Amino acid sequence: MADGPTINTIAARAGVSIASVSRVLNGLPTRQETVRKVMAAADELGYVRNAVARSLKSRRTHQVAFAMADVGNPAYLAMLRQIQPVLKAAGYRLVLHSTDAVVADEIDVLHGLGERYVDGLIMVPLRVTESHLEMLAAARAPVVIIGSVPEGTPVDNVRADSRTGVKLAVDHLHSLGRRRIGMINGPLDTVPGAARGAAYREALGDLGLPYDEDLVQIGDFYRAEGGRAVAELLARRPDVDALMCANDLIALGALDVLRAAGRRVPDDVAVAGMDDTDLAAASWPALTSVSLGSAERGKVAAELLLDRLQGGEREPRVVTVPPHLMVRASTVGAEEGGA
Amino acid sequence: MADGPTINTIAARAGVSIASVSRVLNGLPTRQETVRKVMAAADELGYVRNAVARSLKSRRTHQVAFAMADVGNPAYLAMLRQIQPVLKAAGYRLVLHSTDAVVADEIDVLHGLGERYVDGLIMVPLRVTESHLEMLAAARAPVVIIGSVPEGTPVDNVRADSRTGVKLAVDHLHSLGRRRIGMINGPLDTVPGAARGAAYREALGDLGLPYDEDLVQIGDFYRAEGGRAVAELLARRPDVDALMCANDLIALGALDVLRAAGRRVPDDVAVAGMDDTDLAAASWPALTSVSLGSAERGKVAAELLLDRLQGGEREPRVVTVPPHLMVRASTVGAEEGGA
DNA sequence: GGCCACACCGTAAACGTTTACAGTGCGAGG
DNA sequence: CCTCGCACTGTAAACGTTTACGGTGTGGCC
Repeated sequence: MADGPTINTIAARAGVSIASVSRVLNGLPTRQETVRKVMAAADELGYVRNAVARSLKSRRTHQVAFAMADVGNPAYLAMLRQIQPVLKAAGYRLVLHSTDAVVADEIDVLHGLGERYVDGLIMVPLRVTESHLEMLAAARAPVVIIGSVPEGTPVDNVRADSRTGVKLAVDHLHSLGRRRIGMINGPLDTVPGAARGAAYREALGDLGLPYDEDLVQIGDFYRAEGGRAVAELLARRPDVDALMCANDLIALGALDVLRAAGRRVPDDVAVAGMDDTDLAAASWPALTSVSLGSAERGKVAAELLLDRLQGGEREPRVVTVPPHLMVRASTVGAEEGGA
Repeated sequence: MADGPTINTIAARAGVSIASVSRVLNGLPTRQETVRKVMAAADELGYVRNAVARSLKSRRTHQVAFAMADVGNPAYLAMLRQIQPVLKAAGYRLVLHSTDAVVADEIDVLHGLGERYVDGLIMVPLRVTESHLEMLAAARAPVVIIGSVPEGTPVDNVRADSRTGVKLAVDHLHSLGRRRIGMINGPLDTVPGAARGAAYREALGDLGLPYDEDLVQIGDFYRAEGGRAVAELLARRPDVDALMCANDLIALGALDVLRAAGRRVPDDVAVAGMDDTDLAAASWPALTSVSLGSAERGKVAAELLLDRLQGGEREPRVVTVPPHLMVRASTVGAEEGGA
């Protein structure tokens, strides 16, 4: 692992100046003979351009960061899978930040933009605090936020419409004749938790159903915790006939607990999840789930960022990706829901 | 987004030299008064160290790359989830490369090491070609390969023991009384495909069962393709009573097709997968699966790389992570296999 | 009072590029 | 034969740091 060749090494071997070497390597007009000598020297030495020095001079790293709470979460994974190829095609590398849902870590990432190790950032914040907004206003590189950010924040913004999404699912459950529709939500001080909780209440209102606090249980966005929340709700309201779960993991937890409690799904209790992850199709019964277009949002975010990186200044944009409902067996049963 | 402050800006404002600024920022011994002035200036200006310039001088980027075929694959995802926190704790950023199982892309990544944009690389190659070995021998940064690499290749190597893994599963199926154990494999020119195919044959031999080509079907490592392969095998050998699938996705495809064909799992056909991904626990019936310790391998790989980054030269190491069998309903039924 | 040691600081070089600018040599045109 | 323009090339500065080295001022000691 001896020190690799630099343009100096090449210049010496080819008997030309480093400027000429650089010109050849960058395809600038040069005499044929010189091109030949430089190329030969570079080949023999196995030269590779030093990306760091390049970045220092050009002020471009050709790297983009993607920050979210947890790569393990299928919704984020779906975004990542779309972001990656878009960036790659444009010649950008992807730096991954898992913040473990720690707000301080998210702030760190924003602060880190000042270090200029990336040209831009795509972030999915779990909560948007004052600190976030301050850092965003002062950000030293283009940022795209997936999630909602107040009007006037100087960043591109890709939103899901979870309000409509929840409504789609609740309407669906209602149309199946369910009237005691419970909700299992994540923490209310998270962006999705708050939005989905409010949307549930609103959807009930639109249908003329009463909002009953006993039918709502807060847990966390994970399977085991979701299951626990369902168990509590079942104990309190054994007559519940449908469950609107704030994400698929919670819904899987619900299926676990309902099965253990001997309740049939969907006959006794219909279950709907959100995010339409791979798990929804893999579970049994397959899970009816609201797709909030995670993949689509990732793609749009990457494109917005690239546009800004390549195009320069422009007004911040807000794009809202519409939700749609994937109906499967957990609400309509095996025949109609398919395998 | 005006040009941010540099140590020059700070030096000017604090009335000291850039050397002093640098010393203060790096905590080198300095007079209290100077420290105060520099800190004050840095704070007022909102200074953040430029990582690129730093890297150029220090020849350290504090970045590590992780390259695999597809982030969407749960086995790679499991590795990623372990690698990420280990690197983060050590102050390294993670650069993600999805090679889409294209060999040329893998070579590109290895070649890219010469650009020195990362301090090291963890790679999961799908195939190990001559080109791979050449590039590995010439690699300009430490590399850890997850998968098997020939003796003498100058890189750390973390292996799964799929031979023992397949044997665990086949023995399990045999112990349940199954005797016509089919295998659904991925392409034989991939490392896992070849290893798992050979292990299957060997495991049968150990049990005194004949190797029957009709019971083997090659497809690809994905759900739909796996399903198609199972359909073909079923058509040829309707009497098959167990399926050893080369990964969980194939096994899910098998469950789809068996259900559609009206075969009960595990009563008529027992199904075992490999990799023990999240999907295995989510499916119905829950999938018996061989864990090859993906998470563990990721963790070990990250630790080996860090050790080399921090410790310097040493002999290449080979670590083999033992497999274990997760028994679930797809082989033993709901009662014993649990939910 | 002179000298030395020491603590602190500033100057400048270096990391590996890109690029503005100036220099060279050549052929063509007067 | 001189001059000019042109094509090409080389010198050097710059990107923002870190750090070796030498310089300065202070205090202590003889």
